Amino acid sequence: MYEQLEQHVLKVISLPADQLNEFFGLLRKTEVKKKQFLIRPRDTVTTEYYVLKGCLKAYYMDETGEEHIIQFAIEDWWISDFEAFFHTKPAKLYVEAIEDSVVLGIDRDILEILYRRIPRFERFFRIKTTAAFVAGRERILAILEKSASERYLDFCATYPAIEKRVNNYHIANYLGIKPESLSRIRRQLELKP
Amino acid sequence: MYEQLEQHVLKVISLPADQLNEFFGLLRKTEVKKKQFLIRPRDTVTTEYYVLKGCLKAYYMDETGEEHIIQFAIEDWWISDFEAFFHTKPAKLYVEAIEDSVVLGIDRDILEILYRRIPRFERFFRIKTTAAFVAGRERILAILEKSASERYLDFCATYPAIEKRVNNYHIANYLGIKPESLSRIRRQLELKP
DNA sequence: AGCTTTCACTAACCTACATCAAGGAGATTC
DNA sequence: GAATCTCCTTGATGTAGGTTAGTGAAAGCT
Repeated sequence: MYEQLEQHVLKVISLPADQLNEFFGLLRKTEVKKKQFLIRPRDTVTTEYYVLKGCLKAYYMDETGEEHIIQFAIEDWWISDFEAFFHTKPAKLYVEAIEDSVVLGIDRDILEILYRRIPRFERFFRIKTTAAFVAGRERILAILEKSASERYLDFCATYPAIEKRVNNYHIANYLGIKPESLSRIRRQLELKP
Repeated sequence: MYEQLEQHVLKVISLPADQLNEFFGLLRKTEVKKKQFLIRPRDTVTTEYYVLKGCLKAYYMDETGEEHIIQFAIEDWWISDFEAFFHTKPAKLYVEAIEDSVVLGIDRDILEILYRRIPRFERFFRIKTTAAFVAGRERILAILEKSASERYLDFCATYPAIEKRVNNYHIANYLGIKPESLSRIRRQLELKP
């Protein structure tokens, strides 16, 4: 049914076809146009989303109106306000489409039932969450240790697919700097090598 | 056997006493004196550690010899080089005792076997990892959004037990600033309220 | 008790990045 | 095809926190 997602799951756990299909049956397909939202602050977040097609961002908007992007998601990534989703709190983040996108949503309650029926899926999400946790640590370390231009080069090396798709503003914001600074950094890097 | 750890587990999952004891049987108790290491860069990391008593830090040391603390752990916390542990890579971090400490170690391979026998434990660690993942996101957001003095106040509010136990150098380092700056920040905060 | 090491603090100067302001090249709209 | 946006770039100036350097108090060691 979803070739892409099937590969995504089978890369992590092995599973008979019927259990995979049971999982597919729990997903709801949603389309989001560019600049539309999947989640807004104060929303009740019961769903996490797998990206079939497109590009989205999860960000916090502070009191001064500044955005702070904590995550991008393109094909094959999961996105949500995970704090709200896991801890059953009102959303603090926006999840917004940067391009017209198609996502598959799965509900927390439905996921809980699935875990009881097929513990393998608990394993799948444990492993995915572990990888996300480790990636988060890497990002923290990068912010603590590296200069903006090193972080920019790392970003390009780690997420070339994202770097090509989103504009300077988004990359700068993710790196924790202003677009003007990113512009200057790019020029510096061009002059050197 | 380990009252403290028993509570720690039962807060997250329910479990019959015999399964809990099976888990306890898999743990190895280790003592580490202040300034001694549980993990060093290039080590093969097969173990994660639960802190029974004491205080430790996990940090990266860059080429210039600067430490960058990514985690503290006091009683009831887990610590390791999680990237190395989960992805079976050589360690990049030091895990070092800040105080004389006692930890319980559990091996990755043994944990895998436990997951197969008692899937409930896969659930336990999924939930713990999820919470750690969410906490990591919070920290990223804090670095992106807040000034050093706001982050300091947050740190004191979130981890009062740690703030009281470790010295200025450690707190500043965790916040991503220098001890001199923390000193200035503290003075500023005293003058204001 | 004396000596050394560690730690918190202060002050003067420095730097990476932010802020403010402006211009120009491509899209997009009417 | 002019008008409006959006996005990238550049320059001048500001600032939070870094760097360097020195002091004194407390803690550990012999």
